[in-house]
Amino acid sequence: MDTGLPTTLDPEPRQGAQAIRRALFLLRVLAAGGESGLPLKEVVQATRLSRPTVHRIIHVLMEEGLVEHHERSGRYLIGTQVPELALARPSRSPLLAAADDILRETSQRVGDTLFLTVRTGNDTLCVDRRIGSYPIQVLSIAVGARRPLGVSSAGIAILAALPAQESRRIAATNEPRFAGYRTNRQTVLSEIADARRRGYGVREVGLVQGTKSISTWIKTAGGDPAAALTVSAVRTRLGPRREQEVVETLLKAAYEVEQKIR
Amino acid sequence: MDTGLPTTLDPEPRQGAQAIRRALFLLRVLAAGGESGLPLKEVVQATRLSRPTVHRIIHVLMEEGLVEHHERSGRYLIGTQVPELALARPSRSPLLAAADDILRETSQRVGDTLFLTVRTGNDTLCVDRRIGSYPIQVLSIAVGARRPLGVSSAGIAILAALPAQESRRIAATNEPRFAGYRTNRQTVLSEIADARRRGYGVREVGLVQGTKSISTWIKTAGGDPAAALTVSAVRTRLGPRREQEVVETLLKAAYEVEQKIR
DNA sequence: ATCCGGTGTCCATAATGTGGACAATAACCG
DNA sequence: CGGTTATTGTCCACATTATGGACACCGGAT
Repeated sequence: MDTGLPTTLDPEPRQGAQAIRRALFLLRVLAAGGESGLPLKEVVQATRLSRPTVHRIIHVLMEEGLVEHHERSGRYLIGTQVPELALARPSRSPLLAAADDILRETSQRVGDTLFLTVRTGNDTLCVDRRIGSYPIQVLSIAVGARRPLGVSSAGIAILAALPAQESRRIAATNEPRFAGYRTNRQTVLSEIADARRRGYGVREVGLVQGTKSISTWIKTAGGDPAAALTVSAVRTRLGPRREQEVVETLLKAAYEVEQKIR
Repeated sequence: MDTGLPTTLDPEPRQGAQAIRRALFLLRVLAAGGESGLPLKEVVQATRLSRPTVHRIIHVLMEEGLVEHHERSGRYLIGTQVPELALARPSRSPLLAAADDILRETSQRVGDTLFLTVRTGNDTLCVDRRIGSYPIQVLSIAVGARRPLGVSSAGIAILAALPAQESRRIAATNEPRFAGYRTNRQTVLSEIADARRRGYGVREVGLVQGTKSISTWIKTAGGDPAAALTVSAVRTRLGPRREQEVVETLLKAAYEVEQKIR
């Protein structure tokens, strides 16, 4: 049992900015709300901050234009300032560039929808999507979709590729947000363990009813997970037999991307 | 004399978030640094905060991934998290959509480079650019370019379209940043006055040597300036005679955009 | 060796941000 | 309708947090 002391390298200290960190965390939670946003209550829950604090911070962010308040629904959402700030970084990420061709090929070969998902803080973020040729496609997850690490197969894959200690930490941090996705810390941890054993992540019961997803991870030269590559399809299309085929294709594609980004 | 009570509508107070506001201001200053970023020193100057404060905030923003530190140059710049947050707002702004066709037509008619610039906080932000047919084009200003309101003709136009009180306030706020653009508050104020009289903004000595710019403003239904429409060209191409022609075209285009966004 | 401009760090102190408690508002219902 | 509940908004005494003056470091110029 340790007493809560300096762990390894850079245990991310640097204090004197509680408020700023909270505000940014709030922004990320709101980002998860996407275009439709979230009611205050949900932000409070996901955040574990007191309601007055959340309220105050959100309103400051509103005055600053980073958050907007939808009158009719009373929901809060990411404001226009954010994309404006983003214009300062016009260049495309190396990952997206590297993955472009490979995604195209792989999606053709597989026939089902392919997703490229990165980790951002304690969330997963879908950054690219390719639609396959098969007539039934899982389209419910859009580019920009963001969810807590652990609730999607991509999240499981990324957590599995992280050091055990960190994945546990993240699972604990995200715990309050799991409820909204009908899962919990126990399940997540065992899914991660399964994924480590198998070499890829699976979610039999996808976020969308009747779908199934398979994810492999892509690591950087340094060994950190850079992204996950996911195939989603209606469950019946991913029986044990085809699961093996798809996994092989995914692993190969992931490997190719890894080579390209080094 | 009142005792400090509800004034009019929203006098924008809401306190209890100094640190957050400072952090956001910092982000905007960094955004102005674009892809190459800024050294700490310049951020401190533009910001008028103490160096330790800037340092601390920037480093927290780094830990949070909103800011990056370029090793070689030591400069700080907007990090990858920002575009990631922006994905939560995939929809294109109504302004951009409305202006699209009009920009295309106008740019063909005029032949010189056309810019669409919005106000964001105390800055101008170039959100669209169309290159004309004339062989010499002013291309130095890219989409995403951001500068303090007041240093470009677009900024002058937008300030001219604001209530006098607010434009004065902004000119005062931005004063510390003017030095870097070889202008000052006096000049800016008189340029605004000229623009109000004439009905459009001009900068004889553009940010780029030997260029000249003319800007008209676009107002929302509420009367607030929504954007500026700018033509930039080598100075010799915008003599008094042609200035009149271009202004007429711009005013017409601005009017059409105004109609579309209501 | 010394200076110098810039960057990074420390810590006593005051001002800032916090959250419990209360108020307003809206929606639902017997 | 008055009553009940669920959610959002506001207030303010207080302690925690963020502040900035002072000091340390680092690399390059002289």
